[in-house]
Amino acid sequence: MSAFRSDFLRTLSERGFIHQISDESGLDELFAKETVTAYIGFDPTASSLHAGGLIQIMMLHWMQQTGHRPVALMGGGTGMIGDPSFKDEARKLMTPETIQTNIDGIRKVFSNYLTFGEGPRDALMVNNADWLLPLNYLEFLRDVGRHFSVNRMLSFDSVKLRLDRDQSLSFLEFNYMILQAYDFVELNKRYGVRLQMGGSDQWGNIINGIDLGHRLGTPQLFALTSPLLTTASGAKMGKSLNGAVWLNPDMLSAYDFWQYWRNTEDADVGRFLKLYTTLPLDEAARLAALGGAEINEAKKMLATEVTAMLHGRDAAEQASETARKTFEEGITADTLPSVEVPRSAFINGIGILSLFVTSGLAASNGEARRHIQGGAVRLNDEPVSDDRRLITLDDLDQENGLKLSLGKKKHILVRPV
RNA sequence: GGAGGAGUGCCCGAGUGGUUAAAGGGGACGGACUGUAAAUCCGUUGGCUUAGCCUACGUUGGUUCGAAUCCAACCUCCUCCA
Repeated sequence: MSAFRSDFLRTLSERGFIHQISDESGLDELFAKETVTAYIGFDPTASSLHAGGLIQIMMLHWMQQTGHRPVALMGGGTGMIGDPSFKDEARKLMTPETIQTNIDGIRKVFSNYLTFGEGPRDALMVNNADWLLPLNYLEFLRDVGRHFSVNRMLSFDSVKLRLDRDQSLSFLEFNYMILQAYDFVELNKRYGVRLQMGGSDQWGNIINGIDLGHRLGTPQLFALTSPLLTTASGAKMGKSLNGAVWLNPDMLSAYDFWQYWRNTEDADVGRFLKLYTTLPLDEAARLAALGGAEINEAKKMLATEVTAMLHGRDAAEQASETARKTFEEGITADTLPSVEVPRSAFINGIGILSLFVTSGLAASNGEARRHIQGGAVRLNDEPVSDDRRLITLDDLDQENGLKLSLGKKKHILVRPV
């Protein structure tokens, strides 16, 4: 790995963000010499980003920290198509309404990582629907489409999977890379963007943008991709105990988010500290070097730091404290995630199965029953073996309500209201 | 437009008339062991008012005592030809 002169690339490199760069020395020189504007695109495929997208956001964050101007691009236009890169089959088309809803959901998170505004180094958020939607088909084909070789596009790894699996790649999807390339050029014209960053799966798309720039006479554009992150044991990032690790607080609580990072595999701690927190490198290295059970301290630090950036320091500390009470002291913290159940339901008694379903710990009565049969269920820390168990007012603790547990890690408070 | 092939549970994939809620693998979840880790081992993996009932093998009909399995039409995809 070469030594970078610019703060930005050096930081990214030291912290493990860099997978490929189109022209290392050229880009380094640019960053060393002037304030650079770079962008990353975010597809509105869900109403929240998840942990997998954090690495991109962190790259934008470091850009701003080292004195440059990040642009977060919402794919309101490209979302009308859906990126086929490395997908083994076509995605369902999203309606314009869904896309808009998703963009509204996604955009909120960025202000925790970036400072937006009008200044030369303030971050920008733009939506490619602004220029993609009004395009005139024939004009676009003549101005932009003629620069693309279908022969070449077919040779990209990103579509290979689809072709190899004998799955259809529709013409609609085939256009995605053209539009993304056009975005790059358009962003250069509008905001002087010189660099596009993204996950390593975006390399082909970004390179297309650079090529298009050449042909349309933009200044030299650059590509920088981050590694596709998996855990040390090979799983994709972003799955938690309760599903996806969403960034939006209404989709995943700060506590559950904290728990996700707390359960990081040993072998990932060092890497994640560098990627997902802003802790100094020597501190990250020290924490990662802790051996045996000691490394749990590093995991807590990781969890608290990552959570603090997203949900705020207070929420992170509280999540940490809730976890400490729950796992280390074995007492019921009243800050555990909770569900409210009408007090009246307990008068005649509510079945343990349906309580499990309402609390979200099980998807169906059958699943709850299987968990009970498997010995995974506890009520106020008492094992439950009877799936017909009725929960009545007598089971309620006056302070906390009722603690329902599934396995060793999932706990939820049931509050009578 | 013509000829041939395919569509199975979260995913991959077996299954060509009955004992099939459907082999096997993966993933996921739970248990044991640990350190709220990994690896390993064990178990579970359609719903319900659970000795029973309901829904399910692209869709809709049909044949049959009985269909994921046979027939017809339709939809989608693949391959070759035009």
